[in-house]
Amino acid sequence: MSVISIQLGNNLYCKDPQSTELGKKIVLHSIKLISELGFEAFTFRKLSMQIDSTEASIYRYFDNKHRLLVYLIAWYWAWMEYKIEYETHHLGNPQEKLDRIIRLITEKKVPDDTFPDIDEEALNKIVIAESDKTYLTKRVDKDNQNGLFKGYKSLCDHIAALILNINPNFTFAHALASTALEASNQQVFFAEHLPSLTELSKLEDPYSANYHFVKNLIFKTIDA
Amino acid sequence: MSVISIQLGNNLYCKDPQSTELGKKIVLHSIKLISELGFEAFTFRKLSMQIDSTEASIYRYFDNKHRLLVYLIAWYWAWMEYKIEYETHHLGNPQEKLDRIIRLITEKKVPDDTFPDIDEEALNKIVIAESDKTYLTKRVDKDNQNGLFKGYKSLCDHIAALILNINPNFTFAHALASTALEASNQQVFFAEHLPSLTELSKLEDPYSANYHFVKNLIFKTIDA
DNA sequence: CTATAAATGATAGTATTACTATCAACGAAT
DNA sequence: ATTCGTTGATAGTAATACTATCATTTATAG
Repeated sequence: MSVISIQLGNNLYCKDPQSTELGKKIVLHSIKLISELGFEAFTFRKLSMQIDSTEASIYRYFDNKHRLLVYLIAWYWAWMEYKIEYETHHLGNPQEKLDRIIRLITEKKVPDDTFPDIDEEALNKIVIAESDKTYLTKRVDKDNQNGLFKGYKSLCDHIAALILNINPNFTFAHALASTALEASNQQVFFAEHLPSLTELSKLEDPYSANYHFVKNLIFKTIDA
Repeated sequence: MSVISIQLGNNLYCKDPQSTELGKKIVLHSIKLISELGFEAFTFRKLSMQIDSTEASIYRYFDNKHRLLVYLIAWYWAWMEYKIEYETHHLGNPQEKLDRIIRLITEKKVPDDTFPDIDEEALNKIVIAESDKTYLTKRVDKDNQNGLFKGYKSLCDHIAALILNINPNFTFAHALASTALEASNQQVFFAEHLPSLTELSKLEDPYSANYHFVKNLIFKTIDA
């Protein structure tokens, strides 16, 4: 039995949280706490109490809570890439691949037994409500230089390449890919909190509706 | 000569900043400071020093800096609605109206002499970099109940109505409208800070490119 | 089995933030 | 002349976001 783990660039942490028990506890409980409290109300102090440790110990893994958030989001996108690779490598044409990716991105997230230390459902909540905060800061350029957004950019690239495969003349492949990725999460947030901004909450199955919305958005837009 | 001013719901402030000199100074300089420092590093203390006043005085106008941000963003969207009304009421068909709206939303913002107290260019920067933070909080449901997002929702409605006018069978009019609104700002941010997520930065005129991207996105998607 | 290094815990301390409270001073309206 | 509304001045508090130091436990290598 081989153990799969998601390896992340070493700029994403001070000390690799996957390398120790404490590190794993930090990740596990930070997902729980951030999804419950929201990122603003989340503090290392609260986390340290939750895991019976100290602030100082947590600071040895992550410089600050923003870095921890960036790490979690990066883990999420690396996980998505892994799932996409797994579920699309056997597919023949780019249309099918793209369709499958859209399904994976929009579907309801359930616990993935491959990674028992991560609550993927709670992490998805964080991605929906907090991921924009990873780059909406004054540090974005430095963070980008340090490769903190590599995973997301790579996924965007991946989707853009398929789009260009389907229609080589489409000018805005990356723009459409990033728009679709952002929208797929944003619409879920709107459905729950600002329902007049979307139809998703009115339809029987919001996840399926989201899938159809995003699929339609992409395929109609790139059609030559 | 009639003076036009943008009236905002009274839940957006404690005391109307447009009613006093100090209030106007708060708005004027907060736009400057937030656009320079970013919302996280912006504090009432820094603002009070900038305008030679005190924190306590600022708190009489806004409960906290988040409320001030919400106020500024609400002002922006009310201003956009005003401009849209002005520039589209004479147009005949919904296609033309929608096209004009997309142009207004994506075009580079220049100072509007009608409102000398507001630096629209700096405010647009804030909208691009900070506006998602108005609703990405644990308070979003309460804030929404208090009508803080009325302006944005109304604009989204406005666009969705035109979309339905053009294609009454399109299921996701509001979802597409909110996606387009979000994307039009997000793409500008990406172009500047995460350029691999968009083509905008590579093209001669990024604003014009954004206009074509969003226009294409909407019109292709709704086409029956 | 011991020496040594690595990881963690315990504790303390600091500058800043995000407020709240109180009271004095000032100008404008009645 | 009084009173009201606005602002300024000052003070104070709990919490946050760290940083630093040193002791203790745990793992590992010889």
